[in-house]
Amino acid sequence: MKTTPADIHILIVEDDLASRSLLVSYFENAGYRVSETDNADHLAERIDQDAVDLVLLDISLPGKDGLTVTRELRANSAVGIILVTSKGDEIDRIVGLELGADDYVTKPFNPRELLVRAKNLLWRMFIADTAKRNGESRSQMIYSFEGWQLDPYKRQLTSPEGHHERLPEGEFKLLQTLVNHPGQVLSRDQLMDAIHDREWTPNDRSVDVLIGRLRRKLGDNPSNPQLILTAHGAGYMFAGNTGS
Amino acid sequence: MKTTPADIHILIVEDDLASRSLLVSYFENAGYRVSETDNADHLAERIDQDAVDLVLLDISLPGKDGLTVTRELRANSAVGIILVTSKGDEIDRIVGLELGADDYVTKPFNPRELLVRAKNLLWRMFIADTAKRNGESRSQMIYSFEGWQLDPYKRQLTSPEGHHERLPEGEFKLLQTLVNHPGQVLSRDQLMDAIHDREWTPNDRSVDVLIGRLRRKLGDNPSNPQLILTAHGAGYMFAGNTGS
DNA sequence: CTCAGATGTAACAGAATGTAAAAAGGACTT
DNA sequence: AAGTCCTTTTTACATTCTGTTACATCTGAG
Repeated sequence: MKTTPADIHILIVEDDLASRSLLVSYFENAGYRVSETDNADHLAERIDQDAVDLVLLDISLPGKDGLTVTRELRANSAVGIILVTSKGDEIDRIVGLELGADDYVTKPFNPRELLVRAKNLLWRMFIADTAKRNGESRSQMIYSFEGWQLDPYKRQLTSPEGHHERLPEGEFKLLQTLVNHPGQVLSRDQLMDAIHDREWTPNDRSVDVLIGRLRRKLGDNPSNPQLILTAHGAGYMFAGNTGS
Repeated sequence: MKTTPADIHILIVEDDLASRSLLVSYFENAGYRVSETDNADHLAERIDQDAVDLVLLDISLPGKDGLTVTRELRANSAVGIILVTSKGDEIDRIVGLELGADDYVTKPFNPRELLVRAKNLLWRMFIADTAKRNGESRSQMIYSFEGWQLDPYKRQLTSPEGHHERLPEGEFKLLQTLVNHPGQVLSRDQLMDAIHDREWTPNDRSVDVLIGRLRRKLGDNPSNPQLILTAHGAGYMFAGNTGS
């Protein structure tokens, strides 16, 4: 399993040209390697051959039943499957999930939302993969730095003294993103992207506020921060020693 | 076991002509080979002779008790059985499943839903068949997490201390959906889909109320939940360790 | 050193969530 | 029918979270 977008191969199965092009360009802009097709013939083989990591599957393809396709894929492969369904297909959606799809979006969908779901799924696949590799259960996949521990599964922060605290959604995602890129300056743009499905405008201070809240919870003195450093004019950087 | 619709033989046992015709045409349109009957006489023999793969059985046939029929069928055959029950027969429904039926639908049902359930069951049968039927299928369908157990047939929740409790339909489906997707944030939209066919409007709090009831029954402190986490602005997520 | 722009943060307002309790269904019973 | 029991949905209000604003402080180019 890969972690950088360029290494991740996404296959878009959609018969409508307009929708397909939209999706392709959207995911290409996000940096992924994208393939496309307008039919589900020999899908399993193609996925296997081309080392596809994630499939976006329009469930109402002409000729073939999307649910059957889902089954066939899941039966032989651990590929990520996101179904694209129409407004009225509640049952298909539910059964689709039961049959092994990982997620779905409903047409008409917001491309941003789809991208977020795709990222989330890829992340879950990555976690599951590494956990499996190490023979661990999911909950043991824990970030640790400077005596602190961050449990991404329960979204809980544990201090060196052993005090547990549940982090709010935004703070958790921000800290997770920082910890995932130690020693790397992340722009507010990037951080905003990781936290939310939202644009960043030059006067937006919400990232700064979240950073402040995190620093306080981490006991990090802002005038001499040890964990979350400020890169003036650029963004923020996590400087803790991971794995300690 | 076959995989293409034309090879699959479905028998519809239903005394009401209108319902029966509807079902027959619906499944024929889906490409299956369909037979029909208005009584359950010599059902086992007929199924055996005609190589029936799946039976849709109206539980309230005149003369014969659908439950008895179910037991007889299951005793001698691995045929797929989907019960068609009336609205009020909750007890019959559960007993039917315990006697060996594979699934049920409630009248008045959506033909589409029945078709999807039938496909789903045929697929499960195919899987079970190829997997050589090792281990009983029933116990594998029990969800377990953190000492809790959830029995989908009885809709029963068992605490780590062994205390049983029947869950209402909505709470059960919600919990089942969450448990089926551990670590994944599910939007209220998705959860609403899973509970029943209904749109979610921004001011709809019914999902939240159900979540609250589940948390109380699971002993999950909402201000520091361990099992059902809140993803502010996004939805809810199950964070228990499944399979333990 | 100065100063414009960038960052830190308290405080507030608006939005989202938790939840008790009332209202509204639904199905069975009398 | 009316009543009862169970479940679901709505309502209302308390609580929590998030983003904005305002102002204090800091940084670094010049």
